[in-house]
Amino acid sequence: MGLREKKAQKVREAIYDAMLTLVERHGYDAATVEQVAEHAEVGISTVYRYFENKDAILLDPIERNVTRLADLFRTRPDDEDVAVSLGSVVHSALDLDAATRVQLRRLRTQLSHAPGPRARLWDFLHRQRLLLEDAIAERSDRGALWNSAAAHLTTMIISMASNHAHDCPDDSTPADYADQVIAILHGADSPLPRRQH
Amino acid sequence: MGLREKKAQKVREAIYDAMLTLVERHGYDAATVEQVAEHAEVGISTVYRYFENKDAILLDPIERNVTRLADLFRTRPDDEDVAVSLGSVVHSALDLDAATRVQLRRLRTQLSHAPGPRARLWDFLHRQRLLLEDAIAERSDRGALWNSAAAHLTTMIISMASNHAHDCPDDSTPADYADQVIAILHGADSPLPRRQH
DNA sequence: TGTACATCAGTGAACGCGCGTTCACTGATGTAC
DNA sequence: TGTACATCAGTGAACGCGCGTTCACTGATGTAC
Repeated sequence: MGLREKKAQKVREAIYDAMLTLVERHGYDAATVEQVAEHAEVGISTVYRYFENKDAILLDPIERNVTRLADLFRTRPDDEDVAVSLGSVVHSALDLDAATRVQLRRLRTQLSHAPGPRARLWDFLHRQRLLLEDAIAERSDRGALWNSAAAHLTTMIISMASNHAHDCPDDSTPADYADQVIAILHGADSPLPRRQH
Repeated sequence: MGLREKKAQKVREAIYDAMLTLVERHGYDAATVEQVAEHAEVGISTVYRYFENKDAILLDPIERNVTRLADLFRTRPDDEDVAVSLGSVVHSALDLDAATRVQLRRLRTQLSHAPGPRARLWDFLHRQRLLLEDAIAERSDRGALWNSAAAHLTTMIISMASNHAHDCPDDSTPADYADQVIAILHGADSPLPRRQH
């Protein structure tokens, strides 16, 4: 990595850090791009060289992971049952080191009060799911609806587990919650909507 | 309904109609609130008397339905199996008359290009699901995770069905798609992620 | 039905504000020889 | 290693623009009697 690239990465991080700090201190709306630039010790125009707009700054560390689920899925052996692969994807996706989990927590807390970035988050989750669906399609011949349902269920479980862990921060890990959800879904008394015959 | 209330409703609709028209004509960003007001033949300050902000205008007809799923669920008999009730909710939710479906289609098309209103849509879906979860909780003693999973699955199926119908507008109705999805979920070869034992 | 008054929707003009753009320039990094 | 040049990141000042707010006022609707 050349010097230029290293510097660029530092600037990018400085802008993101400044944004998160100011947002935590005064809220998203109150944090103007001008202040962020000042705090990051760069010019305003530099901010817009790195980020499409204000909203994109906060989402930066997340956006890097659009392909994460699809990548994790492609890690699994080709001959493994798709449903089993997805179970494994769920676990790997939730298996984050403590530092990352703290970072994510800080971010989530702020996102709940910032409509713009939250919108980007929804869009991100959508794109992430579509990419997973593509990856599933590579190994499945069960039709688009099946693949789509599989991707939906996977992201549903992941989001339930991380939300639940976020709301009830006890000792259980997100992966534990995911197992509980999976158990419930497969249980005899399943919450799956049913058609009456 | 008094005269005042009737007039208010008309103004509200006029603003929404103006917005949708202008957005379809020139795109969301190009449609300024000033133009919308002009087109609806009201003052700008009147627009802001009716709507919190620009984004809220487009979402108006949708926002009215936050409690729809919860209401549909509460319609079902108390002693009916929850999963069966939810299957019925799915169907009722997708059972719209032709005119409404066309309106919704127009709206969805525009929403895909308007980040602000799309954000509100995601938030709306989130709130709608939480309300459904509450309604489920009233009739279920199976724990928060079960109720949450039930609500998630219900909205998941509804959203899959309406998206699919939106993307592939053939003769099948959204309700048909929903049945297919439900069949897939209950099938022997289920796409539910699994843990290996 | 009429009158007097209260309430409230609509108005428009002026304004603050922050986002995002533009551009010509400087200076640092990269590269060719 | 040094030199000459190309490339590109960073700058800051100025600006356009549209969103959303404010406020005092008008006129229509509602209500009490």
